Amino acid sequence: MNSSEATILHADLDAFYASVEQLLDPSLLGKPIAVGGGVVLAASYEAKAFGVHGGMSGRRARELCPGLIFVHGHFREYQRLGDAALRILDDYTPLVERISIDEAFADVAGTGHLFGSPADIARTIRSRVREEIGLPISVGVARTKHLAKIASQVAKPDGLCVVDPAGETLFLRDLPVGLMWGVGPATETRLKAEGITTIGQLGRSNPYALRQLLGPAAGEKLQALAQNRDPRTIVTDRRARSAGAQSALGRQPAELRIIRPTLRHLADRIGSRLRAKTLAGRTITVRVRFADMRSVTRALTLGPPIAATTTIAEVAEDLVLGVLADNPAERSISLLAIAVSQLQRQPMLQLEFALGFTDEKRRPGSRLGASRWRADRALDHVRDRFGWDAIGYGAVVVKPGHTVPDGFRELAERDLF
DNA sequence: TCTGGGGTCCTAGGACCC
DNA sequence: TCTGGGGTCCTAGGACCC
Repeated sequence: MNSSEATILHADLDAFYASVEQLLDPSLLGKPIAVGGGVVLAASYEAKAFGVHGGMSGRRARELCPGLIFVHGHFREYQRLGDAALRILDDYTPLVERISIDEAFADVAGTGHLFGSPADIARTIRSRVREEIGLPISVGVARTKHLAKIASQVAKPDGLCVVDPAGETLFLRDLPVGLMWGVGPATETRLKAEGITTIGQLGRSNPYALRQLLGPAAGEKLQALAQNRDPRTIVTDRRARSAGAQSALGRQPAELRIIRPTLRHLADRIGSRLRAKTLAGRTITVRVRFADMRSVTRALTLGPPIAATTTIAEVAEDLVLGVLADNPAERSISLLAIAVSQLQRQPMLQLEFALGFTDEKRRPGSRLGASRWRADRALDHVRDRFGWDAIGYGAVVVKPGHTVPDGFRELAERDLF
């Protein structure tokens, strides 16, 4: 459980990608900018004031904000500067939990005699990130992760918000439920239908009705947070439970000539990441999104874990063909996705052995595992030396301009270990 | 608000076992 | 052959987060 002192910090870099661009090119300071082109990946505060936000199409963003300046992303710089900024937290405590490229929690309990109060530490961190890195960062300080996270949101932009333990109930009472971790558009709408719009109201609402409305787990969890009961502590080593890749296709006919190379490319992305970490997974899940945006998923769990590109691609293809067979009216698709889960550590020797698995139903007596593994390894080595694009499983048929830069994909990948 | 990419967790129903 | 009840695993879909 948490102590009675406010020692949790939540540090959150402000409008991160956009701020980095303004740092790299000071002539952009104070101007509405958007990172990206066809799709807005991030917007500066000046652009957000016009309603521009991430995920929005470039055309829509330009409509909302005629003077909007589009800039290409400097993805290497995002990773480097995000790491550098959040590494400053390590100077004050070993208890740091990195949430994403631009966000982290830290618990500074027991370090007061060295660095001052948690609020002092937060102020120091903010000025150091500003001076040493050149970026604005907001920090929330509170007794729990939930309070600290909300506090940093309240502090934005470029501010500090300290929640005194004695004032927690008052602090939460009138804030909108949408500020809470776990309340998205769907939950917010459902709560609003019951007349619940503030965190205080959520805390006081009937627990049974709430469980009925949101399901037992979400109901209990959200009410606990609203009543300021947050048992979570800092987790310093998070490991991924799945690895996936997806590709938006615009609008393509649901034909093998489109599907096969796309799946091959996705399987290759996932497989190379898994192999680099000596991981393999037992469950393969595919998602097919049709042109009307309706999507269908299908999964298969195998006996042994797999990591070979070709094996992942073949299983995925079988699953996708199954989806299409069950939806004969759908003639075109707009997205394909593969995810591999039930990950297990798979040392190389064992991996080669395990990949000799035979899938009785599909390919009786198949013994391609070892040779596939060797082929993948050769590919991985070439890429280590010459880069990812040096060699691979053929170009994918994607409408140019509709796709996202590879740098952004890599950025979105969570460290598998 | 017309849609990018990578993740996490929860739910409900079915299969299967004891 | 009917029946109860619990546990575990799997699948499909949904909501949410950055």
